[in-house]
Amino acid sequence: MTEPIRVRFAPSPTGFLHVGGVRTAMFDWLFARHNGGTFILRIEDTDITRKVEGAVEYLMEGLKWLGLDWDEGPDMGGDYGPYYQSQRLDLYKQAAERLVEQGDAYCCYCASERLDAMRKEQVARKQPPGYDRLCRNLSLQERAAKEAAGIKPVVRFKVPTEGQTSFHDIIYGDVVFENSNIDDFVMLKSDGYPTYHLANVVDDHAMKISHVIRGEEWISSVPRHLFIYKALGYQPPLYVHHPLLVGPDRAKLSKRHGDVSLLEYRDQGYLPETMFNFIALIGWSLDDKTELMTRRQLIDTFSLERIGKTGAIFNREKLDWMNGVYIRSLAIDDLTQRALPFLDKGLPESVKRPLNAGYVKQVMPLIQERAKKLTEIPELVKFFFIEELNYDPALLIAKNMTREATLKALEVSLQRMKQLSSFDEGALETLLRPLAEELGLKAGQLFSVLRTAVTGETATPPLFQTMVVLGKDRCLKRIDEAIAELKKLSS
RNA sequence: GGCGCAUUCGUCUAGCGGCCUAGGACGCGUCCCUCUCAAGGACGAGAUCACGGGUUCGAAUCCCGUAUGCGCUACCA
Repeated sequence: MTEPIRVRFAPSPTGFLHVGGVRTAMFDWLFARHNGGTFILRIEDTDITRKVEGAVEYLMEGLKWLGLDWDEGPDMGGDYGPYYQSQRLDLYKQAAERLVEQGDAYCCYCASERLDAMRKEQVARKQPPGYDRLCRNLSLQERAAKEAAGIKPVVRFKVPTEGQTSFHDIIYGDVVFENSNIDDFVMLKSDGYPTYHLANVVDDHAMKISHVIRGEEWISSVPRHLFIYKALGYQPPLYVHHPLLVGPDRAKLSKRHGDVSLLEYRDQGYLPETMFNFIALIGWSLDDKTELMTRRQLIDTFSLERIGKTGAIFNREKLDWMNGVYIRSLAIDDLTQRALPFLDKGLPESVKRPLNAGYVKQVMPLIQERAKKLTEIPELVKFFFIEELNYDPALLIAKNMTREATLKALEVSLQRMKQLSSFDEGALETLLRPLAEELGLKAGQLFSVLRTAVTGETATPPLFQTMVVLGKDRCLKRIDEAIAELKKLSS
């Protein structure tokens, strides 16, 4: 390998970073990092009608969240800048002019209304739609007349009408196209902005991009790019097209499928480690069984050749499982820090802020293996924080128990627990287990009654651990309240 | 319509001519553990490898055709 490896992620700033784009960026990044190459961020803002304010910042925020750092880009510069295409207009203009002078391109004055009508007719006649090359051989006089009329032209490439164009794709292999199926495409728009075809060729060459990694949707455009490379006398890069991420209907993933924005996943409580691992594994695999991989392992083992060829559906259930795995692997301090913002947002307003991080840290071990997403944590730990429990007292009565038996269980438990000198797990266990027997109950029945009394929930972390974190006073108070509520309940 | 690409359990995938009566994971079911919920463990159901022809002693793996799906077919990327 003589040429240094340089790859680029080139999104257009149209609003948000979706997981499909992220996957492309990850393949770029992993490939660059694996080979000690350079990862470049380039903003393809050549469509002024689709530009969205703040989109670039949003994009960068998403990449940073995943840990995809770039070596050259709009915010940090580099030797091949600027990295906004809108700031490179002269380059495209010069290239277009040169191609026109060479006779490889020409100005086209056709009105878009005419082109639309033409296409409609072609489709109606079941002809392949494409530009009819009306302006390809305009005489000097005709051109002058159009210019005089003030028509702003576009520049079209003069595509050869016969022959074939082929290229080798690292993932898809050899692909061949008939030139006769390709029309004279627009390179430079009438507003002076380039189309993707021109801009990507000019920039990839100027930025010395070695491998173009992008979605399969671009395969059909490669011949156009090759024509430009050839006409300009440039060496084309290596092509790596990867299959698309698709929705449940198997169509290319897009906004209408919902839940496609990377940062939404962050807000829904997924960890960046999860997203990184999971997205890398859609369409790429190391072998027949490795699934859980750290960023380091991914970098070390990544190769373009192991990217598959078929579009993949984003499997939410598996994502949830994987996120659970990562949550469980977190150190308690780490989990605490990550959970805090979600608790702040998700706990009832009645809970005093700021939250006590020390206390949060005490409850985290109890729910760590029960949360699949950070957003689920507030609901899981709510009873540790609120003052007034609010539940249906009928829930206190455990399976195969009467109201009276429940009442008695609560009252006796309260008395005995009051006498406990040390309120720890062991003490509770040695008190409560024999007590169940004494009351003629199964341990599960007693625990179930107490669980509801103390938490207001029927599914919680282990009872004794929960009680310890809650503290003796609060437990006794809640049992007392439960007794009162149960008494009010008519049997 | 034209051109291009793809096609292995519901989903993500392994497989690059014999190791495949097709392996793993998620999800699902049963059981174990167990104070509930999880987590964990065990077991199981689930794919005639889209279909039809070849090639070969032998094909999920190679070739051809068909079907289906997706992509492109803009002065969008």
